[in-house]
Amino acid sequence: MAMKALTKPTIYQVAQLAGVSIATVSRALRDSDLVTQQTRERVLAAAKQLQFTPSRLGRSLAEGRHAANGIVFPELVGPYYAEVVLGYEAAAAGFGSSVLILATNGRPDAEAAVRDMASRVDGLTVMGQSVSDEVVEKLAATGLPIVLLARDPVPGVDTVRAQNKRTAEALVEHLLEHGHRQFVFLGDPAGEPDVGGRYAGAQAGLAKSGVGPARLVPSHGFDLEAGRRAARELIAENDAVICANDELALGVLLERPSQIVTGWDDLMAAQFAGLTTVRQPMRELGATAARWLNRRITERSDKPAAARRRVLPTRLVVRSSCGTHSPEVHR
Amino acid sequence: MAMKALTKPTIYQVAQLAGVSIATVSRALRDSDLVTQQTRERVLAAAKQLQFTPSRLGRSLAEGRHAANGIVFPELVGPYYAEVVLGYEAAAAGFGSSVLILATNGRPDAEAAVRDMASRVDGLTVMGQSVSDEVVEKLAATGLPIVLLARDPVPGVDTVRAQNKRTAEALVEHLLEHGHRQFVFLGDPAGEPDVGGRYAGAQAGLAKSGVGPARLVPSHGFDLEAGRRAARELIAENDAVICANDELALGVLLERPSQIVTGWDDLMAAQFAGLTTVRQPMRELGATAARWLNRRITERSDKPAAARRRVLPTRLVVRSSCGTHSPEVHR
DNA sequence: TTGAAAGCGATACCAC
DNA sequence: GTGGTATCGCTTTCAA
Repeated sequence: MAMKALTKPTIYQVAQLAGVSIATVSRALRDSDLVTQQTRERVLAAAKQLQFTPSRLGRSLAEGRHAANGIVFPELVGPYYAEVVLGYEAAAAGFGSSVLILATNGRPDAEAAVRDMASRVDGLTVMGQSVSDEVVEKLAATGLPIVLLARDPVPGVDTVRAQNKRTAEALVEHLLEHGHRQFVFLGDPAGEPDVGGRYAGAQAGLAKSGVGPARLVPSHGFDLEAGRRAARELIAENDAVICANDELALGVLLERPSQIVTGWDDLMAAQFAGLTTVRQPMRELGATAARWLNRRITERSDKPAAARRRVLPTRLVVRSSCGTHSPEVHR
Repeated sequence: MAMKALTKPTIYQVAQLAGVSIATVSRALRDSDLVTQQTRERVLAAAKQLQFTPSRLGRSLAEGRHAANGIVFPELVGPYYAEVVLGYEAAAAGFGSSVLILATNGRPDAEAAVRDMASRVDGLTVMGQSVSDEVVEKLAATGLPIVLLARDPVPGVDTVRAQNKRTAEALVEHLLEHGHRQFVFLGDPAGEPDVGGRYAGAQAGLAKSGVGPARLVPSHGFDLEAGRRAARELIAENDAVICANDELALGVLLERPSQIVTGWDDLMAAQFAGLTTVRQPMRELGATAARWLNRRITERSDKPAAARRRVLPTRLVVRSSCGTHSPEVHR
């Protein structure tokens, strides 16, 4: 088989080879029924011979849509965010949309990066505190469909979240039943909105029961190492440590295997560490965001639906790290 | 502040508002030095007032490049693949390239999806057995830069992999030192190339030592559940089970906590399950692929470099699931 | 230094 | 049914 052109074939070459106009090629390829079976075959043959694939750029420019959407993360670290993307990608693929990912990750030019992405997609999912409200509002004002994920609502923009506050209260109640009375909250409530909700819930639960508030210990990060550091330096052995997420809690356990501690996310590791935590529907969070975004993108723009909000349920998963429950020890 | 047009401003509106030509706007915005400071300011002001963001489509079409690249997965499941993307995204961002992700995931139209992605990017990273060699070859013949990741090489295409065979041999040797003599390999060697390498290495190690070959137990999947199923139905208590990945091994442990078993990947969960496994440089795999791809994309296409191959080192991580090592029990 | 105009690669309207 | 052509939004010669 002879090596053909190194330069990608365009619709023009196909038209020429098939002896028809580019309009006809376009029709034949998108199987419009305004072409004879015969000409279609000629075109298809020519296209195949040239290994022709229509340029997405030309197509999108002409159609006025990208057929792609993006999801932006605060930081692409840890299994939690990963799971969310999985759900997102699967759902997006379902309605034929490509997906772009972007981790703002403490990048200095985060806003620029997001704007760039905005110019490549039909809609954007913004997860957590990856960019400021101001940026979200500006983007939304553009008319770009946006869905907020695991983040506090912005007026006029759809929001999908997981239950934080209420379940955090339930978590505290459970710890109180164990008899714990000295609490620490490990994490940075001012950073991610999710964390803020968990913190508020924990304190609310404590206040309700008349026990003094939890001592706040900033973690400066949300990974194993941050948890270890805190355990080594900032936490007493008889503290009941409510962590902002599983990774912190697991870090604490690595350093102090018998510390009373709880996490949040229910990572795979949690089940092996015997960590009491809260299960979030991560795949479902991603999938819901993708679906909502698609709705926005395809809805008639002259009469947009009102902003939607949804809080997906989370549930307490009790294991052994909150204290022993029965004669059988899990850890 | 008055609500401006709902329709996105183009370079023409900016030009009109600033009282210059679109050529000048283009120059001013990409800070070419062929514009007076004065006109530049006028243009910038107009652009800001209109909230103008250049269309990526127009830009890319004119420039002849996407400034984006893609990574395609066999299945976007589990923490392992996730970690690889993290490294990939971070590296790609480093040289200003957007990232598209695609999970072929047993999708029936996998090839079409990959081709679609191919038309949206300047280059593609193909991970594992997400598409057939034939498709890779066709894509490569197009002139599209491609990097293979965790996959057997295809002639003329760059490949980045992690060490499988040699480390699998070391793993087997370690198990032999423990005195184990009855082996099972859990996984599907014919599926992912990585798994094939591990299987081959394990059998080679066994053969070398004169012990009979491992019994192959197909797992039909690589997740916790597949591991549990196998443990319940296909594995004897005195088998030493070499698993294709950590998730399988963890599944086995869930079902049979004292089974002799090893994994592969060193997921976070492995360290809490006391799982003996092999550590892969996942971030580094992703980052290397992204860097290599970028090189290919930016190299002079008239004299491309020869296909590169790299095997990143992996290392055995001994914990307790391969048998007790000393008086102190880890599990 | 600036502007006019020619692409880039498709889609789709309007004639024929 | 098909073909001609305007159009999408930008970059980049080529002139002025």
